[in-house]
Amino acid sequence: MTTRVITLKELAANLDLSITTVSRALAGHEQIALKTRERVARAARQAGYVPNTAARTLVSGRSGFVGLVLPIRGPNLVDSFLGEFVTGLGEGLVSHGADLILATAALGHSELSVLRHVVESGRADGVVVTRIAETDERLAYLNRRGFPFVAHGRLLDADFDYNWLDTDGAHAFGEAFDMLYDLGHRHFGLMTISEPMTFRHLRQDGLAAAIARRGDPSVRLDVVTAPRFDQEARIEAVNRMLQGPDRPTAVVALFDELALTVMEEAARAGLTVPRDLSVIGFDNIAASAYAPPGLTTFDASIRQCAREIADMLLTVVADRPATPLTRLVRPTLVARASHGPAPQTSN
Amino acid sequence: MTTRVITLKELAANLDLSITTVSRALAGHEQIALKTRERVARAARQAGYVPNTAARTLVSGRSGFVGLVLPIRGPNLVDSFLGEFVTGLGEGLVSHGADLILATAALGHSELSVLRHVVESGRADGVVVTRIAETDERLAYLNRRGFPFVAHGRLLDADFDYNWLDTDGAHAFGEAFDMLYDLGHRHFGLMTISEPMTFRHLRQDGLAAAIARRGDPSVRLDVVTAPRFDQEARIEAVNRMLQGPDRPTAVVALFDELALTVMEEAARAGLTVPRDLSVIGFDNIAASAYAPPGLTTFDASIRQCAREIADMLLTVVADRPATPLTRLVRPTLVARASHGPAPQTSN
DNA sequence: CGCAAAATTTAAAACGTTTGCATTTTCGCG
DNA sequence: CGCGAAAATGCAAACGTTTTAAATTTTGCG
Repeated sequence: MTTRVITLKELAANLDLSITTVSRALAGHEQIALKTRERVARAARQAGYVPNTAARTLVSGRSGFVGLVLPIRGPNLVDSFLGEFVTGLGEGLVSHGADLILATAALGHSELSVLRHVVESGRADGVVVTRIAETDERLAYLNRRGFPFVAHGRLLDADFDYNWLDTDGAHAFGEAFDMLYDLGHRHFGLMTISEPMTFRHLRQDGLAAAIARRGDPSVRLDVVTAPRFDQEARIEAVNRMLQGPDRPTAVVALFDELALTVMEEAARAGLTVPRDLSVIGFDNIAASAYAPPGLTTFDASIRQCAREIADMLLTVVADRPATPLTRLVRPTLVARASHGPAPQTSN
Repeated sequence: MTTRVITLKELAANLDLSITTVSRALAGHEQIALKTRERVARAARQAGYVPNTAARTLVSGRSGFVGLVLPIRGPNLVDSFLGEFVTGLGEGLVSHGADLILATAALGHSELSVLRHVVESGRADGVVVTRIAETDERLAYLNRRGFPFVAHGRLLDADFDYNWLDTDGAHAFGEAFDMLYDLGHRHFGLMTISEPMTFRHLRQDGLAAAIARRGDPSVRLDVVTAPRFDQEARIEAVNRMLQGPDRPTAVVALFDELALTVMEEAARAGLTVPRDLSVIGFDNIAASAYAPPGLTTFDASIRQCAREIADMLLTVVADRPATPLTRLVRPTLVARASHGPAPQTSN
């Protein structure tokens, strides 16, 4: 047992050919006689030959890997995003014969330093960057280095070009507003977060733009900010929005987790969704379907997006296109039961 | 811009030292003068030197990677498991300076062939295997090869030793039975799956053992099997269990997704949980907290388990212990509101 | 049958690192 | 001041592959 791994040299010796010929034959070079190519292929298959990745990477300069740095996350933070994203990336990569490297940022090291390490150790041919922050050192670094990457998300104002795929949160939040406005709502709440991520601006701006487009001065918008990862503070913030008689009749939350908290707290405060309060989220996480009465939200199809990101990245790695690849994906409304007409007793 | 990556040779030239000395200095060898070690370390840090992974792997035979093969999954299958598992693995690995490789099985290729490729290309020093099937070729292969691995889950009967970490589903299902029995239930239902995974046996056997331990001949158990990934067939199976007057008063489901379907279908059939029917799940996925009235289930702390698996695997890789590492983790009951006393009108 | 051209195969270098062994330098001591 | 041992450094091979340039064999044709 414990059969050793066979190398090209051994395979060549068995076939009474040179290493060069065997290597070329396996690569399918025309210059090797067809008969030889077939003979080599058969022997390789039969011997279960698999080329050594390290050796191949060393000489070719290509690792066949794409890197993703896992953001550091709190101890019991469940992240419905990661699983889907990674699955999608995997699907996109495998069709090109590439694989994924997941590098975790340790507690001491910044995400940037881990990224640098991945890039400069030559482990990956390209990287995917998620959760874009307002001033994101990672993109600046990658751009400076000229290293292939695709961002999932966008910067607000960049002084350089880069490849990105983003979910059109601005459009979705505009759509949410229009729908709620048409249902009679005039007093809106936006639950947002204090973390400096660009998507909070994009979504809020989309909402504001839709309000402006409507040109109705009676429309009001209350914006309440909560820290992203502190459940207690989040609840406190939500209650700040819901408390008092002069509360919004419709709350749009930056993402589903926030929206679910809004629904929970609304229920606790004796409000019935959607009769007393409409709630709309974003992301369509699994729990949104189960939380009564069913959260109306937008599906960003993370998995599909991730697959496209993988495709984009592999294109960038292979072709180094002169103009950046960009793609804005429109999320689809998932209309469940958490939104409805504005309450009659206008406040 | 686009600064090239610095190599050991360049670093050595800058320092007017040989490659050997620089390499040893960075590795902290005692035989290199302390003064030199410090000088080299400073220069390396300043130059941002990062050793090339491929070269290092090639010569040392260690890649510093751990592999995980992503199971092929259906198009819109949301898998709450993966994100947590990967996060936990990352946490466990990073403390040892290792990283994770995620290889996806393409549609044509079997999971085994991808695993073989990962192993034999030398990409990984060890692998993690999840979702153990009744006859699992992967474990047999890895064992045959003598390649380091840790299984998440167990075989039912293996003719070889291997390292594993498993969640004690048998214990949990026994605990569920005891709790329900003490609440007066005598007629039980078990929703299980048709997929040949070992955990379905372990859990069902745990339930059966608890029933046997109790020694009450009036206890009845209906077992209904559903295909794992076919939502329609699953609903049909659940209704088979719930239909008719002679239905169980308590249903234990193999995992939360099934339990949630039971709760949904129960509601649709006009049954109130837990008044008419107690339901208990397993896994504690996020949706279980939201699905009314809140699913009682068991938390397997996937993330923590994954972290331990990473630790175990790195130990195996480094020390090749003679006796296998095994660990049975007891899941904790998360008592929500989906279980209660048996209905008075016994059927 | 001879010779050029085409077809096929091969030798050797290179990728960047680690490491066994050899060499040089340093330093204490007589 | 010289010698020898200890300390410090360097040379060169090796890891398994790809690829450039060159060598060898075969083929075709007069």
